[in-house]
Amino acid sequence: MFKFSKKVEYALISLNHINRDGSCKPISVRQISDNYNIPFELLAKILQKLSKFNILDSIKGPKGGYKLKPDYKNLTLIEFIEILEGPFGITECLVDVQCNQLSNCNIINPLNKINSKIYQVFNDIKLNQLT
Amino acid sequence: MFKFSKKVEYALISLNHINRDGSCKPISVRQISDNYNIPFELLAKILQKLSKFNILDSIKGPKGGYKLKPDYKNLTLIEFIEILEGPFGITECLVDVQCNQLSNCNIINPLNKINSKIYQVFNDIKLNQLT
DNA sequence: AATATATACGACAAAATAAATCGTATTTAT
DNA sequence: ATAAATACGATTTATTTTGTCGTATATATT
Repeated sequence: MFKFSKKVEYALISLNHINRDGSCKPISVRQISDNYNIPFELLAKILQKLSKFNILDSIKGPKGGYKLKPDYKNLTLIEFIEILEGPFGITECLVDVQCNQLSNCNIINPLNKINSKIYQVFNDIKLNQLT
Repeated sequence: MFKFSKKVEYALISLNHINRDGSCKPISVRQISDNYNIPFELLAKILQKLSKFNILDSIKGPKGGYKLKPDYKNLTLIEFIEILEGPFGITECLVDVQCNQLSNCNIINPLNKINSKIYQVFNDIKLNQLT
């Protein structure tokens, strides 16, 4: 309960790694997956997604890999999480389908407030604070 | 990712329900499980645990059930969550075993800070705010 | 032009976790 | 004595998360 997914962890590690690399050369999936012991295919997909959402630039072919897009740093953590995981919410009913089970739910209001507070935490953090 | 467990939801619904009941009579698992469409056995175990941790008083036998212990309201949400789910942490390495996989983890410091902030949110909420 | 190295991406499989069920024992009001 | 309640360990089922496979495409280098 309330854990970060590996997807998000691997993505953050990757951004951080690319950011710290001074060489201006693209960083390949293989480099990161070897360095941090992350399954290659899994990481590949994550970086593809980040590239699709304009957080990374991809360079194909030999000596290819990924570079950071300059303004990735302004992205909030909540935006980042939602790219990888979909809409945020601490319960299903705050995101998606209405809950059929608990017809007279007595906790939705407080849960909603807690949801906002957690959201706020992630909304107040920008990616540049994580590198 | 980052969802409340059903355990916690069911537990909060139950506390709330018992709290709102004016009758002073014990409330049985069956009453709650019927009312909110929660699996009986599952709910039973949850309430047993709450009783074991002195949040509820259990009364056995016919007309038995559970009553709230008077000072449950001072419990923080984080204490409550940890009773039901074990130690809190947004990553495994902040709770349990050290992570063998990411030998040179580059994100543990920021994750640690985020963890504290989320913890703080739950620590600032007392159960009486949820009823 | 051929080759090797890289990303792109959908489909699938395995593992881990969460949720629900089952069976049996115990307590107690009527 | 009986029925209605909690107590609790063991197991099963469902869901979610994590990881793998196969194939396609792009491109630098030779």
